[in-house]
Amino acid sequence: MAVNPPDKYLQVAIPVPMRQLFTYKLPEKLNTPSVQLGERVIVPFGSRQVVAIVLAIDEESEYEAEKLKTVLSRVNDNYSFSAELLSFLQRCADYYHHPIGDVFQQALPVLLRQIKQPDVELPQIWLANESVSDNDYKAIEKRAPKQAELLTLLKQHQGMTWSELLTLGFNKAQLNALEKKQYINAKTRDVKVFAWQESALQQENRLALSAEQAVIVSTIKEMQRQFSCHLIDGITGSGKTEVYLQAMEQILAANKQVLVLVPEIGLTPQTLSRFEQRFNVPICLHHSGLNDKERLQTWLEAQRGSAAIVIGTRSAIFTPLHDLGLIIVDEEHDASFKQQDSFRYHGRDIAILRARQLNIPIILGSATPSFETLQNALSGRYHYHQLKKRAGNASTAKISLIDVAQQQMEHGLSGTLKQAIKNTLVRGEQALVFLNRRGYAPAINCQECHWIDDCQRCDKPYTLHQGQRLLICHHCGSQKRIPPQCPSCGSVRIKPMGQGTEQLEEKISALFPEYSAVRIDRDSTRKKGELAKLLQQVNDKEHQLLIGTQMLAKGHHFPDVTLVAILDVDGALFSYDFRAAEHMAQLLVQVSGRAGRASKPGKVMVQSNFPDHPLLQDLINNGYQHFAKHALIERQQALLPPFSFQALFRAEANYPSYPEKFLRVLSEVNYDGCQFAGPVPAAMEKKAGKFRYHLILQAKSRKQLHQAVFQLIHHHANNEWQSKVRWTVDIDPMDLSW
DNA sequence: AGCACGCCGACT
DNA sequence: GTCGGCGTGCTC
Repeated sequence: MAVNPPDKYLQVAIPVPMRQLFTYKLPEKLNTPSVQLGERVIVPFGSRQVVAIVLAIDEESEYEAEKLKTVLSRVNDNYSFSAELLSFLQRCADYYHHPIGDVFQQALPVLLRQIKQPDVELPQIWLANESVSDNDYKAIEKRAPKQAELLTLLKQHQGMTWSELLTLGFNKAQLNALEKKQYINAKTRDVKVFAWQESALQQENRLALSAEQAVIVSTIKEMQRQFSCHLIDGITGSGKTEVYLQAMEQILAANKQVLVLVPEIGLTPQTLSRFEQRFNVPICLHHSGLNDKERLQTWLEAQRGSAAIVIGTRSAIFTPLHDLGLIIVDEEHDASFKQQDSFRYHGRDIAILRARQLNIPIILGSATPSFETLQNALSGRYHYHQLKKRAGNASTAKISLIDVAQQQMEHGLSGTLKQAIKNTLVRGEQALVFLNRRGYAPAINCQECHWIDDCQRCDKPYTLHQGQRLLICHHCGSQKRIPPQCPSCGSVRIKPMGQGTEQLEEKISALFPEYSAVRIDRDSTRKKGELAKLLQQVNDKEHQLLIGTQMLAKGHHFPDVTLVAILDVDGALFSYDFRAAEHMAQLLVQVSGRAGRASKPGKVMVQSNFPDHPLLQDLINNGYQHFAKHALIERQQALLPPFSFQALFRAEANYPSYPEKFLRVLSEVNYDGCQFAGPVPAAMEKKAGKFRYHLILQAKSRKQLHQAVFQLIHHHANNEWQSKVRWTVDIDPMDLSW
């Protein structure tokens, strides 16, 4: 009689915020073919069923066998995590001390997290018909230029998906029209590993490299089969993208894939467009503008190896590329690479981790490198490449300061600035005005008793949104109507206080009635495609005045904008956030790169009450590099990052005393080489009805920080207050204000 | 994070 | 008399 082989035991990661694995019995009949690490299984968990990821397969378990539940089923698709991705995600979880199940959950496309498995179809691509002639083309060129453009694009490529075409600004109508005329047709993309061909490079669009650029490309080429981290520090227009493209060319020609991370969805169209012009290879996108199906498609094409290039935002770092040969992180200084909730990873930092693990090169590019990256480059940990020349003799916009203390102000604009805007408009050029405060006014108050309408959940003033006739709390999102009279004294004289972009737009329109103004901020671009539409209108010169928040500083170039005004920069000079000045400098420099062109150089004017402030003076007179090096010396003297490393413990509860007491217990233990700061009330002590405290742990070495955090989580967080608070750890915190 | 269990206030 | 508010505790 045959003896049944014993059951196996699986240790799995489950999507709950718990720092542990769970063990399940695997019945023998489920083990053919044998279960592999990285596979997904469905298990009972509490009263529900969840998708879990197999991280260990054991012959026996420490846990009592009777108490263990049994695996219900296996997910029989081919989309398990590879060994490479498993160890990468494990290292991410370790580095951030974040619950492993949640890390895996975030790395998995939504559709693969569900118990019900999706129907997967092969991606559909559009191709130009072989038979399309020049005459056909001429027939539509005049009457339908956009269709002609689309046709040209498709003729140059071996098939493009609808989401690519949409990202490049085409619409369904244009596609349908071409299909109807039988100029193009759709087919499914083959499931085959991408292979380089001569025709994949569009040689005619390739630019000659400057000496500076050529050195970088060849250095990366020499190191293409080993880990190396390259910072390309180059001003706008200095040709970073061309360096990326030529470095990519070498990797693609070796039949390896390239992963490109961009800070936000808004930058994908221009990146995609540059890449499409150069390479006739399958390119897949991964960002929040895509639906779940499209994102799964990118994931699968990357895994199969049919995608040659993946372009995406932060979370694209988790795509399971089949044979990744190079990672590029564009605008590496951008704050949006750091996830600001639950799993607080930094896309750039873990990209470096992944490159190191795969033994491949990684390129970080920026005109204004983050201090962390710059320090690593200066100290020789990274290869430091500078691009100092701007292509085509273009000059950078000049920054000047306006001392507002000396001037009569009107709606936040000084006389000097008003005159400058007027001169710009009269010349037929465009002006851009930055104000980093959306809404109509940041508060409303009673003219008689000075009562201010505060959000009860956050103890902060409501922002007035005049267009919607609403008060909105920018911290918790709560909304309410504008009160007709003061609840404190009964007066009806309730007025807006201060100015936001909505009001600025109104006032500027009134000041320059003969010109058209447009506002670009989160409120005016909420609708899908609205941002692209407004940007197009600006480039078509339908508007002469642009008003907006930081959103405008990212990526988009405005060749006819020759004046950029920054209304209020002073907040950054006296902030308790030690990174405020760094971010202000990055904003100023990025903005100055947005404006003008070779023939019409731009000008940047900054209003300040403290024009003599050494930080401003240094930045304006000596440039970002000089400013950054000096600021780094100050950071070193104060022992702040990047010369020390931080972990931020956050705790919140419905009662004010609990978070403080919980963190107090944590702070009462000594760790080698570590210091605590706090617990202190968070900059916003009360938010959405919860009371919040912070505790910062700082160490000179990463190792010591890591060990202390581990001890704290596993031994001290387990104190009497734990169940009364919600707490989280943030490694390398970027925003200390929440 | 879910989800169940459990103990007190305003309603069919 | 119940529905449901969210505090507390548990999940292999």
